[in-house]
Amino acid sequence: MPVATSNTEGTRTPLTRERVVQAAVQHADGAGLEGLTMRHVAKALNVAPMALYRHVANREDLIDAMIDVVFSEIALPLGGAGWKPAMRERALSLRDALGRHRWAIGLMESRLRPGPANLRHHDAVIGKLRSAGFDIAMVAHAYSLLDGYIYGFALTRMNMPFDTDAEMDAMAQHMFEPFPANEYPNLAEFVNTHVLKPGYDYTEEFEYGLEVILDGLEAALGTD
Amino acid sequence: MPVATSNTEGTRTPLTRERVVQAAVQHADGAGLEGLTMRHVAKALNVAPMALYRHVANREDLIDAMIDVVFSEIALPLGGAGWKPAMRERALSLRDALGRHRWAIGLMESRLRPGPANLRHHDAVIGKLRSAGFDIAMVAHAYSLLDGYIYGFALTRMNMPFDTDAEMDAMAQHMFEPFPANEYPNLAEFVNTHVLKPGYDYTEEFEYGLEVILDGLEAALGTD
DNA sequence: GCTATCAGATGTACGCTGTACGCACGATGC
DNA sequence: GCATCGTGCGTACAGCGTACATCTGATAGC
Repeated sequence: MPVATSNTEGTRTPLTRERVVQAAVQHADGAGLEGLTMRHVAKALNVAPMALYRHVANREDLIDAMIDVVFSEIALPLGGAGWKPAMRERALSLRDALGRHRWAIGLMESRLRPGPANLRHHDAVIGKLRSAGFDIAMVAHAYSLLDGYIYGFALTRMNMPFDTDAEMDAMAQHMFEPFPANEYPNLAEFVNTHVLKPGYDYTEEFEYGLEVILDGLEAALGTD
Repeated sequence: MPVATSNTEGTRTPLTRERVVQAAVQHADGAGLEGLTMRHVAKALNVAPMALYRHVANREDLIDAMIDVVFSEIALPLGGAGWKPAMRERALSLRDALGRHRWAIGLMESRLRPGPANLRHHDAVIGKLRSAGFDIAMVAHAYSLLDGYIYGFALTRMNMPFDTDAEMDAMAQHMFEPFPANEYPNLAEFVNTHVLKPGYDYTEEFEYGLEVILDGLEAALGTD
């Protein structure tokens, strides 16, 4: 029995590329990239799977569009402040965006068809560094170092879903369980006295490393 | 027509977990994680797909084992040298291993069941830093910063399969094509005068950033 | 040498995936 | 009232991971 294109309330909301992409992002935020299937996205939109293909070439094209959504959420370094606070703000903003959209880590820089938000973002960052006195080679150094660290931190942090101390403790026990006690003394000491300390939050490490990098770049810029 | 368990030469080589894992690593090196299917690994071993399940619990278990192979290839910082050259050597060794096994980037730190090579590696790195005078908090800072950078650099470099200048040029043209000229002037300048310069090799950026980080850690260690 | 046993390889089958292809239907232009 | 067209849909297919039952060839006991 074919029914009219309608949502559960009966009002008509035509499918668009934007609605498809937005639903896909939302779904991936919850279920991860693995759980992102065309059929599930279609179900979330109350629509047949094949209906998506009117607005999206294929799954890869959908992911391209999703990545550009993530880029559009990153604060652009446009203000009049110096390069250092601007880069710090961008780094934190990017880290937060990757935290909201963990599925995007690993895809941000690998798109063969970058979207407009992607290009605009890189253009703005490069522009900020250039106008602050970075020559082109130094821009490459800085960008490579900063983005490497930001993405890498997000990556190593991505699969640490321990929100509570108890969860983390159970996890650590589980990891060491198959091995003889004291086979890895340094690792054991580290985990027991640091990682498992109540209130430990790996996220805080990010800003420490970020300052080391920004200071290092500042020093290099001076002696350039 | 069922045939005896034999390879093409007719000699008998029994399937083992090691042979399965090794074949899987080899296959993933060429075809990537997406191309790593149980059926393909089985075919590479001249064996029925279900035969693999005698030696591997499932695909996830197989990947766990593959990751531990990668860890086993990383040079351990064991020598008597100082922490700085030791960390430098480890970083380069890890970078090289990730270059050989690109599929592993993004999985190295996310295994819920780390293998022995994985734990041994982390134990050795932490031990080296501790014996060089890093206190536990500083070990966390250093490890987070170094690994974040190493994995992040590998990640951003992963999907840059331009081996020749011409390839890279074509790629850049392709990326900008859909957009009006001069819409992204800073990005365009950067790409045209730096990235597309003959002989440009992104890989070289790695060591610059690594030195910035090592110097930064050294400074922090002194004022600790 | 014969037979019982059993580990290990296999064949079949199921539910899932992405998506090619052709059709159906409502809105629009005349 | 009719033709056209854009948009959503149904069917179908190949390929995936893997549960489960079965077959087979090597070994152990006598």
